[in-house]
Amino acid sequence: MYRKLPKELTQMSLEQEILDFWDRENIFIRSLEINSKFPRFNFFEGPPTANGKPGVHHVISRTIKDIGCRYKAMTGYYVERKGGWDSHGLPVEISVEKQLGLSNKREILDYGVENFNKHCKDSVFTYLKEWEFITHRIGFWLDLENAYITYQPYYIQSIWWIIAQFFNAGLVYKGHKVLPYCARCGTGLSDHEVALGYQDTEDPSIYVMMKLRSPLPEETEIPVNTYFLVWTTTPWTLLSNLALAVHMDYEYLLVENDGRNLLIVKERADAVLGEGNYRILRKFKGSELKDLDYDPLFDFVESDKRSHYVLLADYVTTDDGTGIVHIAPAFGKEDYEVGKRCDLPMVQLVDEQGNISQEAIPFAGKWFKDADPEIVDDLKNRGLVFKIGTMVHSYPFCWRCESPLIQYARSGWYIRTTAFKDEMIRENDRIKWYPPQIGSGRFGEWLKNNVDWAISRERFWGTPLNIWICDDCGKTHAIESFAQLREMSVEPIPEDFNPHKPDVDYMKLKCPKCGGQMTRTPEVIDCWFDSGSMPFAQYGYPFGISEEEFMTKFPADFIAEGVDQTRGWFYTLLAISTFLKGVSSYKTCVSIELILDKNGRKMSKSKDNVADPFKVIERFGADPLRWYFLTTSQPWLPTRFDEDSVNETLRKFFDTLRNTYNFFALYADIDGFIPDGEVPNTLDNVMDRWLVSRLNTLIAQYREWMDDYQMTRAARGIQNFVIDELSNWYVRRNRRRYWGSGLYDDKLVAYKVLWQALITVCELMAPIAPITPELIWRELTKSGREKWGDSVHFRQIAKPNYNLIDEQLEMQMGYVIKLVELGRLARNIAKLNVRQPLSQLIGIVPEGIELSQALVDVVKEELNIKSILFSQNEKTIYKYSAKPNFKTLGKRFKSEMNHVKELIESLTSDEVCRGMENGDWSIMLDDHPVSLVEEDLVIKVTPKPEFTVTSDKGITVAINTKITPELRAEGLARETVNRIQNTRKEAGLEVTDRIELALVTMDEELRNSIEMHKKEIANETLASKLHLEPLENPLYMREWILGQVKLQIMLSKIDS
RNA sequence: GGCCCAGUAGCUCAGUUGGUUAGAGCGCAUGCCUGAUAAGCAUGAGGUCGAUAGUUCGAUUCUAUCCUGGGCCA
Repeated sequence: MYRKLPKELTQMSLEQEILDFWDRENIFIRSLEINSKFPRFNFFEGPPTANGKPGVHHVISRTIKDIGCRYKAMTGYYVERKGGWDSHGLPVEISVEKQLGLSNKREILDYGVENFNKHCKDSVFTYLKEWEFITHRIGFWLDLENAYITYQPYYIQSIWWIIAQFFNAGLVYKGHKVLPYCARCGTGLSDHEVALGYQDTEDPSIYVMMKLRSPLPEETEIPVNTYFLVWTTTPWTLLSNLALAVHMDYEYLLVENDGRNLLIVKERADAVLGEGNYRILRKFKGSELKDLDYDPLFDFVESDKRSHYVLLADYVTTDDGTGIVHIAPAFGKEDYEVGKRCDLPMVQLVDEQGNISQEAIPFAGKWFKDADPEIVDDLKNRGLVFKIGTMVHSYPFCWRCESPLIQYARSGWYIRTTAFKDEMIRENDRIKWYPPQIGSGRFGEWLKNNVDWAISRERFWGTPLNIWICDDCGKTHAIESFAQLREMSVEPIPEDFNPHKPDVDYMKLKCPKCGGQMTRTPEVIDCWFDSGSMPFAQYGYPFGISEEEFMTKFPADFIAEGVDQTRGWFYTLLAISTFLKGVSSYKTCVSIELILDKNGRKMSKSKDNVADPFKVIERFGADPLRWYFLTTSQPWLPTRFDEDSVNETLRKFFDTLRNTYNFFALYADIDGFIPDGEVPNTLDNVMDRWLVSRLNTLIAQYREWMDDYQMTRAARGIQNFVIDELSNWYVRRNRRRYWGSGLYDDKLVAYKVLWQALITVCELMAPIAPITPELIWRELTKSGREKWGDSVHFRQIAKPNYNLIDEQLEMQMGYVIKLVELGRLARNIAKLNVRQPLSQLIGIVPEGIELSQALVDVVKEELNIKSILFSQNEKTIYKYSAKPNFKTLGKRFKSEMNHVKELIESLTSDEVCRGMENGDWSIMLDDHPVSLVEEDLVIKVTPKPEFTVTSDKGITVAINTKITPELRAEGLARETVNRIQNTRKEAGLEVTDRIELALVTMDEELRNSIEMHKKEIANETLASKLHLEPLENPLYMREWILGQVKLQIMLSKIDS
């Protein structure tokens, strides 16, 4: 028995049943075993951190990953799918800080690093259950049991080895640089981390005046009341201002404005001062301003070195500001460079925690951002502020804690990635990117501007940076394995030591150079280095795996992650493997765009528009959600997420598929059809040939698309096939073939074809939405479990059989469908429903289109038409008549004109037509033949009265609307059948039940019609006995009105 | 400010190697069909294919500029 899948079986419970089955029968693991004989297809899982709840955007990326892997597994590859978890880094630390009520590094140190890290380790998997649940629930087959975790010792050892390779190649250095710094987290950030946190924000926009204290060029007096006009959006850096910079080539103006003299670049004068609000006193070239001194705004720090004077710098622009740039070497990359070049002193009046230093007395201890208004007020009180406003601009924030970043001079460790930048660019060109512009554009451009990777973080929970420094001679050494650590260690190291802070900090090494004691540098490694190392570290390379085995698992053939990983994981993967192996660690990369809410806005907690995947899945199921994501738009386009559309996917696609299966199951059960998987090579039925052809075309297209990661097209292809072609055309057209009793040949073939189509659809769907097709497939193959196997996921997806593709037929069927549509439209217009048979349809189709009798029969049946005539000749449906053109003929015939008119108007349609063919019409005027040409006549074309005509795209259909008494009788009989069937259903009968039937009416015409078609009616309705008199004790009775006429239907069930 | 993506029906999206009348689903209206039935089919209304200019016999499609939205970067 084929199980029916009724409405009561919700998508939710259907899916649960299969998920349980997979668990119970170990289907995933077994699928791996089955495929182990195939060549490998490598997939790398980009590790998520399980310390946040998975969102709907995680569902799409996990779906894409799953589809990529499943498709390859079903087309001849062994796809190992090792899961992984990211566990280190700031996100974890920050959530623990919150949890413990700590707010900065100092407090963490006071709390104790050991305890702090213990909490971090525990918190990593706060939402592990949710992650495992969603992974499992959406059917993402991922080996979570053997997942790598970046905090595991073997993983860390691998990272150490990698760092040591960089170190030994001379690519690791310690640098003192200005870098983006999060004062709250107390750590510098790498460029790709900074890139994650740009936000539009409102900052003060302040123009300050810095008073000149040396004479202007060619003058000797110090000018009175004269100021440099300087713009900044970071007032707190003014405390540490040490110089001003101008561009040597720009023209600067000394202007009088509101009683004081200001210096400003010419291009900005109108914008800043207001057009006409100033009077130009003098002009200078930037270079002339060099070395002019000015009064410091603040005098917190004394220095021997010269400061507070004008410098020249190329980076000064006239895009905004005043063309005079304030320089605080501690708080800007360029400022720092200039400061070094000009030997400015170092003044850094913000401490590592982001508070104003003690020296800056009135503001000391304030968070740098909070000091802004007070600094501005102070300057304002001293009359040094020209203008205050605010401006919205894009400013970097810490990607996890959301504090504003500052440029801050720090020391840190770097990897000289610029040394192999060209190799990375070359490797990037070899990666197949979806969409391509990510690779060539966003990522490619970024690689061209590659800067060295700042890999150290002054934090706690991370892979400790494995560099030890000799306390005596300063030698540095990068430990490359635990074995080497033990070897060089002063104290013995226990077997199960914890390679984290603070334990590792206590380990001292013996300096190989001077024999002194070496201490580890205190930093941890950027957690992006962890994830970027995963191709190696997930196997503990080079320790836990042989080179040979490793190279079979490297590089990845396919990865897929959110587009925000471009400068994150995509970069770190490329950088590390390009250095170690000279190649990219991935060949194909699908980048997945944002999921927006239904209004096109980014989902965010603050807007309360974040879709909860658990709820969506509970309502509509995981397969519909997956299918929706795939079909709604390409994964690399931003997708608007709309729950209603998921529901629509469920109803339109999944329910249609189930209905189609249910239809098959219903009849296949009755007839006891057992599939053998064979479809005859020659099919008599044109619908069968067509469906098989379409099916093979679909397989061919599907494979082509999926091979090219055009998953959206593939899914849409399946969907259109199932809904339009399989369900609404093939099954609907063929229903009758399944109705008769007995398993005769034609019916057997019909079952085979439908079975094959359903099986194939399940196989094609399986990678995309794996659960539902598993259930249907298993039902379809139930009778041959041994032969077919336990799961659709053990199957290899069919290859197209090109011999079965008949493009001619597919095209012709296109015409059939079009003819049917036009026929229905014509019936609509003529207000003739389909149950009323009609005598004739005339179709006018383009030349060269020939339809076989079988296809013509399809049109006939579908439209309930007795005969169809094809014609290139419009004469058959149109009537032509002619009228005289008085303009030309009037002059010619003068008084005879009236007679001529009569003659012309009396021309038959055929005569007019003949004239149209040879361009000559002749009439007999009083025995004289008179010849007329085209311009003498006005020809009118009208459909013949018995036709209703419709046309579209070069096809014209005319139906003959004349209804003869015979046709009418037949129509009435069909109406009667329809009412009987409805009655049967109301009475709750099975479609196979036989009945005794009585049809009672007072209307003579209806009664005669029934009498005339008694046999057909009885046949159609499985009536063993048909009476025209009332039954004694009917099981069910119902009165219907046909048009104006009453019909009483009574029926009883007959036990067979 | 630079780069990338998108802009097609009320909404979500197809499509166009440049070619007669630009499509689907949803929603709305009307009709039909129903032995798959909480489905299905057809029809209708609804489009300056973001704007302008250019190339061309012909542009929604190619080119340029601009506008709007999104992303990335400065």
